[in-house]
Amino acid sequence: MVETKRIRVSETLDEVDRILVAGLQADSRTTNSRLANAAGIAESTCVSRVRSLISRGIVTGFTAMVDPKSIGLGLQALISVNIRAGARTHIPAFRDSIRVMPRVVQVFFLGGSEDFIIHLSARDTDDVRDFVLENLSANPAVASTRTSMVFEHFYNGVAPE
Amino acid sequence: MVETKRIRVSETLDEVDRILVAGLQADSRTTNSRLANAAGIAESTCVSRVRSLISRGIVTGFTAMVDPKSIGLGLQALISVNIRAGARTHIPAFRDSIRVMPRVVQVFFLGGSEDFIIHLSARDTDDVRDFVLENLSANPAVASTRTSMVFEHFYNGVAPE
DNA sequence: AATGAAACATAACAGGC
DNA sequence: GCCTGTTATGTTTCATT
Repeated sequence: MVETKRIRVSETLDEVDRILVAGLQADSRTTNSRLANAAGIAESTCVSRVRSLISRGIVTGFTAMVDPKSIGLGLQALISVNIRAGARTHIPAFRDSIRVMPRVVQVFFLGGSEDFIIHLSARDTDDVRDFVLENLSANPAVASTRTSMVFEHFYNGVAPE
Repeated sequence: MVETKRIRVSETLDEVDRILVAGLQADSRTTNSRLANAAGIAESTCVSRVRSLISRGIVTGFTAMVDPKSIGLGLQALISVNIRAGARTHIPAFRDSIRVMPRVVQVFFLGGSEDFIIHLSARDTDDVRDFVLENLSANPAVASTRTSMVFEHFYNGVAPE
């Protein structure tokens, strides 16, 4: 007999969890005591709540935001990439290779008229051109690319309901 | 006599700074002692180095990454927006209003054939449609929108050179 | 699950090198 | 920038509800 496993894809967050998630998103280096205070729970409870959020996969990590301009990466671009119709089987391999290319901040894998959008953070326009030529145009699976300059970029995070 | 001010837009990071930035990006909740250890510097030095990175605007904040699926936002979309040629003066106001709309994870303001790209995290397709109709199509400044579904999304962060 | 208080660990600070 | 001692702060554990 074959059993079917139901994978839980959505957890319900209670009010306390929502406060903790929001607090950690606003400042992941806030102290446990402040978090506990904001949520109106005991510090010990707060520790186990936060651990639970992590182990349930709701909070997946903690990171520092870095201003690219301040480290010599003064230019950001979005690059749309289309894969050749006959080369669609190469998409998974190409995807994995893009992810780890230097200067790649994030990658979106899309359904629709474009296959990927790459968010690049570069030194200057030459740097962008080099990236496109060496990493994209040189690949025979790539049908076309389109580069747009990013004037401004805002990141809000994922707001819990 | 008029003096020209040179604005510093780029700081050079030494090897220690690079290790600290990378360490904080990998896990912003790591302890000061571990960071110091990784960088091979004293803990007291590490504290002042990290503060300096923050005050110089290199590290702009610390955040928690949240899995949208796990909180009921099972669908992500990128929405390209074009503003009407006659309504370009409304771009700044529109930009500010987009930033704070619910479900908006990030926004890119572009030069090129598109004016904005909005990264949305939504409950389902109805949720996406509601967003587009209520927040975009309803705005007379919006000429057109194009919605692509996001199959996968990777975030690497900004790698210091 | 949540709590409070004790025990423990970490970070911040100051003074001297 | 580093070290050390000291204080302040934050975290964890555990018995209890």
